[in-house]
Amino acid sequence: MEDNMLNVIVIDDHPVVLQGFSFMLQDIPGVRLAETFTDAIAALDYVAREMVDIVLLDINMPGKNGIDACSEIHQLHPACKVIAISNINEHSIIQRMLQAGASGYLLKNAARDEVVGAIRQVVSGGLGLSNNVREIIESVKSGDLPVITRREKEVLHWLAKGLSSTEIGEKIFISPLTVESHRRNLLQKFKVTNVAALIHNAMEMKYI
Amino acid sequence: MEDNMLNVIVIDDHPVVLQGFSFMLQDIPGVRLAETFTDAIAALDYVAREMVDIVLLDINMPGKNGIDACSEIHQLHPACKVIAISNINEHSIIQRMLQAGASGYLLKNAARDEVVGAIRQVVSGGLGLSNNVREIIESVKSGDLPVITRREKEVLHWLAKGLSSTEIGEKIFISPLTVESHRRNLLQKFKVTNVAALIHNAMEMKYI
DNA sequence: AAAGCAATCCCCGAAAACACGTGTTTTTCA
DNA sequence: TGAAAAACACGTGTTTTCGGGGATTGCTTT
Repeated sequence: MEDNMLNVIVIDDHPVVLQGFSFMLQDIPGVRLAETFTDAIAALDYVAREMVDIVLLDINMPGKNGIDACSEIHQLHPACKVIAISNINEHSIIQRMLQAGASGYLLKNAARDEVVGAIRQVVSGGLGLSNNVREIIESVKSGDLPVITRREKEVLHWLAKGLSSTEIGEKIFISPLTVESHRRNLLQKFKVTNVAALIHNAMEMKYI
Repeated sequence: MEDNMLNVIVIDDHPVVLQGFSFMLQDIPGVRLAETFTDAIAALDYVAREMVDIVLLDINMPGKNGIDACSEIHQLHPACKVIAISNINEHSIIQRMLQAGASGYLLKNAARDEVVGAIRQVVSGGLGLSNNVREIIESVKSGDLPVITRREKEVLHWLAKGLSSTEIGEKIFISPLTVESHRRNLLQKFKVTNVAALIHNAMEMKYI
């Protein structure tokens, strides 16, 4: 393995996708597909042991959160670049992945050229984004992702379940008045005027 | 083409997935992967012209709804079996696809054996379901998918946007009191007690 | 030690949501 | 085609949210 090929691994719980990438990445000069994983845990283990240059990492996996997995890889092995692969083209998610240390973000409908382009970008220290993603990023500059507290998240969760302020208060052992404070803060932070829109936005931004 | 091979086509907007399936389906006796499409429109056109036995159809595609596409294929060519491929394992969606005429439903993380098994099931007139899907179907017998009316759907949509009954009334030119009626019926149909839970469930069931 | 923030609790008035009732059009289909 | 079912519409009370103010405690960060 002591050549100057790039060692690439792919992590995705869909065997179909893995095979697709295997096919895509064969015969690309300078790139070796070292291994594929359907399981994030096993993949992390591998990254810890072996020399890996690029990780193509699916965000949506059962069990393991892609964002967390990305952070962990980054901690284990800072030189190893992570490119997220996902079909979610929401700005909030993209931003979170990049914040978690990803060097790139590809949509799953990316063509071979885009994948290769992203890998090249990433190894030269840049950001590997597929075209669609680039547009999204550039169209939104202000990071208007609300930062919510632990308590607010709890309240949000129970609100979505349909509990009233009183009921939530009973559930988490605080006064209903406190719950309404949290609720008010949530409305403010999400820039909405009622819970309906709050739940809607929060779900779209993957807070619920 | 006048042999007894099964002509299979795959429709998915992700090239990766198409390549994955191409790889999976090669060297399977009796199966010929006739064509793949990233575009549902082109695929429908093809189905109208050519002899296709099996369509592997992605549900989540930009532009074209998988459920509608399935119905259309069924109308064009009733003998042609549709197997849905998706990563959504929600009972409601599965049920809708089957109602729309699909003969099978595979999760995208299905292994090669499951895919082949589903195809065999379907050609022999059965239901081709991957294991996970089968469990979901069997665990839920009562079709508790609310059937909502045009008006209710409209109201639901604006509720999610955060409009009040009065505002919705102005939007769709009915009395706020009527809006509240629709809202009431929505709450009943979704078996919830307030809009927060309504939005939450409706979004999970893909009504929004 | 002081500033900053999260979390808790409090009040109040206006507005909205919710529960229950009822009548009138469309659709459906036996 | 005519009855039954469903969709749509409006009205009256009661409960809950929402927005605007607060205040106190405790923990971190500087």
